Amino acid sequence: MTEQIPDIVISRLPVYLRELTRLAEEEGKVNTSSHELGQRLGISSAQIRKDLSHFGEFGKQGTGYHIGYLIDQLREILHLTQEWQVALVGAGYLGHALAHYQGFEHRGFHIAWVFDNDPAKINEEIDGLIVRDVADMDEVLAESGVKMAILVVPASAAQAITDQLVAAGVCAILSYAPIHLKVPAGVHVSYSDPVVQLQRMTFYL
Amino acid sequence: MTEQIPDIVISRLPVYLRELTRLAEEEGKVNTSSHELGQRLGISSAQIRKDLSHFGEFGKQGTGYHIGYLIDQLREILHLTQEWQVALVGAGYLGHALAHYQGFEHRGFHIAWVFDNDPAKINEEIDGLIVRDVADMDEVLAESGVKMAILVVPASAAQAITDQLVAAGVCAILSYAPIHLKVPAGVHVSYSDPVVQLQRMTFYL
DNA sequence: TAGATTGTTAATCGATTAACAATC
DNA sequence: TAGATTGTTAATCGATTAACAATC
Repeated sequence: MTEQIPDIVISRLPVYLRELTRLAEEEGKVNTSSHELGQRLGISSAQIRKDLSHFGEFGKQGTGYHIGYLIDQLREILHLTQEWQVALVGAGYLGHALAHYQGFEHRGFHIAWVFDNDPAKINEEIDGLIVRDVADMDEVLAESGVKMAILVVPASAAQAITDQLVAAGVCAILSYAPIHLKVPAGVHVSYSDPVVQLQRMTFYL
Repeated sequence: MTEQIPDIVISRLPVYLRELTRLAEEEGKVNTSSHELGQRLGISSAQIRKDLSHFGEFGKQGTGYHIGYLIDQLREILHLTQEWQVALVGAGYLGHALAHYQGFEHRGFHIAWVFDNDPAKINEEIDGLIVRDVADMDEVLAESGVKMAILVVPASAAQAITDQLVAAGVCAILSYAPIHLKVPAGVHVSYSDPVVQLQRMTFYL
């Protein structure tokens, strides 16, 4: 049914969705065009139309796109009509920051568990969540059927935790550990290493 | 001199550097090959050789690359022979996490200033740094000649702060705010929005 | 010498852009 | 109707890969 959609196209859809939501909620706009959206995002209007054309026809000649409708369509395409429960592994500073982050709600995600291996952190409460022992992680994850995890552990622990997550059925991992993770086919990993991002920019300085 | 190098090539160099450092420091290896490095990073050996060929010849037929030498060369290419001072704007949970993050040291960066506009946070100490008033930011940045900043403020404040940073001479910004920033040509922005990263993966679930 | 691996070329593959007929 | 904007096609542009001579 859906023929192969390039991943680079998929990766732009959340950005479109985010900007459309801003247009609707903060500026009270009802309609927009590929040109306007592109202007705001620094992307060509042709690219936006081409990207959307992989999934259907969402606009009208002459008037552009109805923002509310396009938001709904993008949510369906990205499987955001449900709220995804997410496991957070690692309760260090960054783990705490993510556990407190309000931006997950209303955008499709909810952090439902936090794990750590530090006895000083286990049973600590973070924003209504109790930090659990990673030793219990396999069990908890298997029971819950969770599919997504955020990894905020030291590089030295990241691969072993990843293997555990994958074995427990997790198939999407957002990792802040500064290391490339080996995962089987079908498991998706997205990386965020601030140093790598900064180092890319120093090339130009 | 350097002809135009694709940005996608530049963005892979920090990942090569990171893995080479691990090979040297944690596994005590002295030499490696494009094949071994590619295996570990999930990248083809041809791509690694092609990427490096933009900058010179760093290997030897038959034996591959001397890791220490290649690390030095990559550090020079990426302008990491100096330590870059970085301004951190926003002292919320994520700002605290980044201020405490040990991973910047030895990889080319040092957070030298933290700013916030919340009177409750101003003058707070975070890991040896005193949080300063954003009202003083222009002055402090202008005096310091700082070129890089990390943005950890709400989306609603991000563009105004960005304009201030750019006016003060900052030309590389790592932003955690969930919004596209408008900057003049010559200013580089790198984004990190966990929700966008998660939403890319839900497409495949 | 034989085996291994580089740097580079040419071919392939994929993504972006420009242009425009269709039509609201 | 006139103006605006879509979805799509074809052309362009750029990135990846396969292959191999050179050589350590």
